[in-house]
Amino acid sequence: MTTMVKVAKLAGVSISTVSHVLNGTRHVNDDTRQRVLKAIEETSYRQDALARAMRRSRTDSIGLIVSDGGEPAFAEMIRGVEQTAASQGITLLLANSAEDPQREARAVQALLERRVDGLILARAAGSGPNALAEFANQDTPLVLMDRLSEDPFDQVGVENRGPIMELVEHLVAQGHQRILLIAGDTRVATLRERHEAFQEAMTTAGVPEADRLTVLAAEPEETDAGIAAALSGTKLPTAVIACSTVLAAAALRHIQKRGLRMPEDIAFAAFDGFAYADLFEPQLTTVRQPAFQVGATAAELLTKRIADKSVEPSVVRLAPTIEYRASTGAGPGSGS
Amino acid sequence: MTTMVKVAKLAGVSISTVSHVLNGTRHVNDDTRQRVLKAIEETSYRQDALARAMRRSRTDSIGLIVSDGGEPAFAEMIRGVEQTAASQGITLLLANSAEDPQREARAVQALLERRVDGLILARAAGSGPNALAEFANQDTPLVLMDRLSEDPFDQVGVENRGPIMELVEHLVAQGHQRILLIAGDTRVATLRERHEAFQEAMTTAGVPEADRLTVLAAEPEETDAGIAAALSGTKLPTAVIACSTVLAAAALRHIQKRGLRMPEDIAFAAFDGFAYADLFEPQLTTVRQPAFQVGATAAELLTKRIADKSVEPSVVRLAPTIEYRASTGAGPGSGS
DNA sequence: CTGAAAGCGCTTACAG
DNA sequence: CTGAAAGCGCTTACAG
Repeated sequence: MTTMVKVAKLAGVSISTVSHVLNGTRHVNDDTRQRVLKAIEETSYRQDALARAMRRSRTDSIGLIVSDGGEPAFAEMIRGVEQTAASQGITLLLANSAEDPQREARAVQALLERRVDGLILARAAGSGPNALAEFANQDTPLVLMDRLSEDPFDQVGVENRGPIMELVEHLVAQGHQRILLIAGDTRVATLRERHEAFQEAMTTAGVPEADRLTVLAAEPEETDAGIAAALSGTKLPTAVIACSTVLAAAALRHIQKRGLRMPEDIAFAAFDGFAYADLFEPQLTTVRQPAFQVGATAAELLTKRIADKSVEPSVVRLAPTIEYRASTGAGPGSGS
Repeated sequence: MTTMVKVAKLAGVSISTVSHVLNGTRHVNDDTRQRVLKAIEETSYRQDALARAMRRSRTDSIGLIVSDGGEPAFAEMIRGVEQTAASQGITLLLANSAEDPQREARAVQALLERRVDGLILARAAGSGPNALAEFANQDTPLVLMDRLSEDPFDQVGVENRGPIMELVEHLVAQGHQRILLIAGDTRVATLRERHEAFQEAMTTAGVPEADRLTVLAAEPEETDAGIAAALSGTKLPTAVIACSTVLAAAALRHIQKRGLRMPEDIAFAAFDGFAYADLFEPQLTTVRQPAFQVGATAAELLTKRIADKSVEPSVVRLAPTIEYRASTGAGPGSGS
């Protein structure tokens, strides 16, 4: 590999000058600069980011740990982070915890060893508070993404309560009382918030406790069994709200299996639905998250904090939009 | 930050010994080792991967550049690469070219500057051969993913010809002659291969030229217009094959808009369909790619080559599976 | 069994 | 306007 020494020799200057030409950090005579540039060209020299990072103690890279890279919403967030980072000359190191706190912890270590300038974390479902404790006593900035907490870090996610409340009102206004909320693993902050909002909204709407149906379970199998049970009794719910794409898919499979028609037999809405939700028959009412924007904002918060560690942490909640469609009785195309 | 010097002082040994304890690179007396371990614990020392990488000239990191992180298939490939890399203690640097050759070129440079041990590349649509020329004269290994070429590199993708031919035979056997292939941008190797296979299969099946309909176009808008035109004439195709998720979505929208029923009015099949294709009504015949496996294999080929650069490049084609469903007349659940 | 020292490829005061 | 030299935090022959 070509190093600065070779370039410097060829150009007849010191490596200091090469470095300064490269980084524009001090004035260099025009003819000297030309010689250096020519030497760089001829040797096809490429700067060594490692050595540079070590000297500057700054890597111009950030780490991102997602809990499930397979979910479309996370895939979009990853894109948002990557694009924003790339536009600032920052490289992205990506890790996937697959909802496993141990893998999450290992990923955090690996990224810190790599001296990322900062870290964006969408926490795994079972990740305890100690995972974050590490960052309190340390100067690598941390931004929490999607799954927020009470801890004093920069955070960005979506508004979960509002859309659920609006959805419940919408359903109740149409005469629904017996509504099933599928929330799955409420250790996940987003799902917990959606569940809480559901209970509150149902109370506000005056729906009796007995009609507030929920499926809460940490394991996918349990959740699936819960949905099956909820959809097979004699007193079926008249409406279903699924709190994530995976949960919506599970619910729809059971609805299909039981031969229930939407919305005639059962109304259906999902938080963060499907990539091409408009192609479903009937079209599904969906709470659409600005996932790309969540990722982009996370990257922005992080680079801001890297630039200035003294500012107060800020918590950003982006607003999803509800797209009302036929599955809850609204005609297709009557979106909010 | 704690460095080895601090640990060595506290343990009363040299930094050599600390290094050897950390890496297990030579025997260290048990009590000495204990002292070192204790000092590491007390100082909460963390190895600096940068300094280590610089000394060893090996970063234990690989780069991945995808052409469209938003497509579900790529999201899966990313997961496959990440998981395989992580299991070997290798960190993933991710970049997204967004089908832009310039961004791709910048990403390649950024990753090489970071001295990744190797690179996995799913090329952007318009990426010329010069993008690869760089790697021929250089010792950073390159693996081509998904979008393959004739160049002498390790490559992994899926078998594109077989499934398309099978699909055409299937349709022709059902009496279809006038079949529309939506292939979009055939600068993309996968789409080009699918288009070629279509033409061949139609020839083999004895379908007259006039009934072989295609939509080929570099720009999404053109493609969309092409689909609209193909579906609005007086002589409509009786079957449609879409060559990617995005193209399938565009086609389905036009089919819906025209009020065509599947499969009665028009049969429909897609290469690499939708995440939850089983939830569509009617259920869609889909060529399902082993995308995660493609990513995992790419990472494996790369680490093998990093370990031994002398072996001959290998080209791996993984086999997709065709899931026949109602949209081509097969009853749901009668998958291949 | 362990230590002293060179060196990976840069940046950046310091000096002229 | 430019150069000589220290040092970022490690690994690894070399020596004992």
